[in-house]
Amino acid sequence: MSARSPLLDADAPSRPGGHHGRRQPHPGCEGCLTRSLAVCAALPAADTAEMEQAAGELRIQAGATLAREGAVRRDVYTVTRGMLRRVRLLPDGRRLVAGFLMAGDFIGFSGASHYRHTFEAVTDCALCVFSLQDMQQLCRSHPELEAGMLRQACAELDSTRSSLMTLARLTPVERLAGFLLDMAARQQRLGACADRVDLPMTRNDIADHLGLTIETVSRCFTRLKQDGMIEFDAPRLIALVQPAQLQTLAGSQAE
Amino acid sequence: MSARSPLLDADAPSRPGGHHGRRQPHPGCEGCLTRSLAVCAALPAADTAEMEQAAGELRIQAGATLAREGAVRRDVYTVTRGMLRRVRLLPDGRRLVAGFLMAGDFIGFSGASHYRHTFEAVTDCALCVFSLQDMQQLCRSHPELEAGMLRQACAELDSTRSSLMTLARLTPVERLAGFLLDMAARQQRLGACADRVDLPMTRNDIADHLGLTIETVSRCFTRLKQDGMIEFDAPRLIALVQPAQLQTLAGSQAE
DNA sequence: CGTACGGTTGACTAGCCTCAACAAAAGTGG
DNA sequence: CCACTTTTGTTGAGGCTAGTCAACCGTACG
Repeated sequence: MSARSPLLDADAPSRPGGHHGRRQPHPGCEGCLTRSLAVCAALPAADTAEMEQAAGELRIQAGATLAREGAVRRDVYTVTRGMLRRVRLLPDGRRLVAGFLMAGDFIGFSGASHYRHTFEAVTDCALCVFSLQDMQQLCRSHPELEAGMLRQACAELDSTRSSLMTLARLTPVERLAGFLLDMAARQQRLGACADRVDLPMTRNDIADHLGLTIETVSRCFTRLKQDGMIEFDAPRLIALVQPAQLQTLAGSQAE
Repeated sequence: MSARSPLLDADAPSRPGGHHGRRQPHPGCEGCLTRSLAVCAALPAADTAEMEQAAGELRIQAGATLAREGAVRRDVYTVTRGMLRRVRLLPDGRRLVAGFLMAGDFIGFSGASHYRHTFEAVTDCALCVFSLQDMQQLCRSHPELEAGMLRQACAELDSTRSSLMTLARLTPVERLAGFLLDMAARQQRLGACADRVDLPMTRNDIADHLGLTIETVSRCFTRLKQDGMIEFDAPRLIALVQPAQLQTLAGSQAE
């Protein structure tokens, strides 16, 4: 529902529809924390040289726009640090957050010539950049990479289809329970502890992700707390006290 | 919301979690109507022999189950005729129709070892069957095929993500308008006329696809008719009188 | 002819959204 | 360091929309 924050419009993009920050030479895959998670994991260690050459490193600040809906889709990215949101707006201001992107996630599974979403940094972020052209070239010369991309695209399809059930048929509390578990699982995969969730995004982002209003999201948090399923260390740091009960609430919907 | 029809449970699957009907030898790609639409289009005509050998033909009747959620995912399919629905159920009976599959559509973009949806024939259907194994082998030996699969998987991701906006933020009439346009566009791609939509599925299917109830769907149909945007040739055959207005209603959400 | 099924319509209800006030935290500038 | 503003999150009151329940209609089919 929320209109775009004036803050985001203030710092206009340095390239038409492109990202802020400057593209730096890539520091190398060797020490990359996401090497085992991202699409590049499909390439054997011996073959990273060619990819490193095509890659650039990009750092953007919280609140900055990586790419704008409607802009020409020149680049694809792998998130290596931080969190972004995938946003789409309707002409009248209704907003959807189609997903949150974390370390290891790939931005670029699309057949469209223009971005179909705006990508905004929720926290400070670091990304691996490839020109779409280079990435396509890499895929042609390395079928294992293409296979890995297909595998990850399919995984993303599975997860997006699960979101359809969430939005179509789950109640607000069920949606929030599922969201907390989903975020917890993803953070755990990145090495965080299992029973605590960090939510860097605002309630507004959560609401627009779950198809609700901020008030409803807030009330659902309160209800989960009253029912003893969660506890607040801070509004954005939540302890999952009864993950099993949350799981039941969420309808046992995996990921 | 509807529980599964008793009719569908009556005719139990002939294979555990598998499809009805019998797998026949493949008649050949040459005369295939969907040759230019499906994933196989990525293969040059000279290379179809190997694929034909791996393929089988399958025909199933309206109401039959092609594959059941939770069953081992042994086969993948390309729809060549008819329509199927992709269904998921919650333990308490809430139902989601995650999509309708038509000629040219591929069933098998998933990373899961088990089907995550039940596939049911809405009309009599014909499909191309491949064992998952054979298809993976084909992909390895024909990188163009894998590239084509990736392209189509990305297209499906784009379209699924658009559905998120529909379910999260559009009003019932808007959802229905978008649905009608979507179906019309897909049928047009298959050679049907542009201003008429055939809806072989029930109102129940539409409701569970749009996250609504049958009553709401019915009322929205009536409203669109009263507003002069559509006309009923029959409950399941609808004329799009004002496609432009429908487009506006649907929020200009492409596909 | 009777039944079953799919679809439409009406009356009522409940749950989520809207509007509004308030509280807490974080930034800003003197 | 403190007053002030801005942003974010919570809570309450009330209205509206879509869901629920029920009746009814038309068609298909035995």
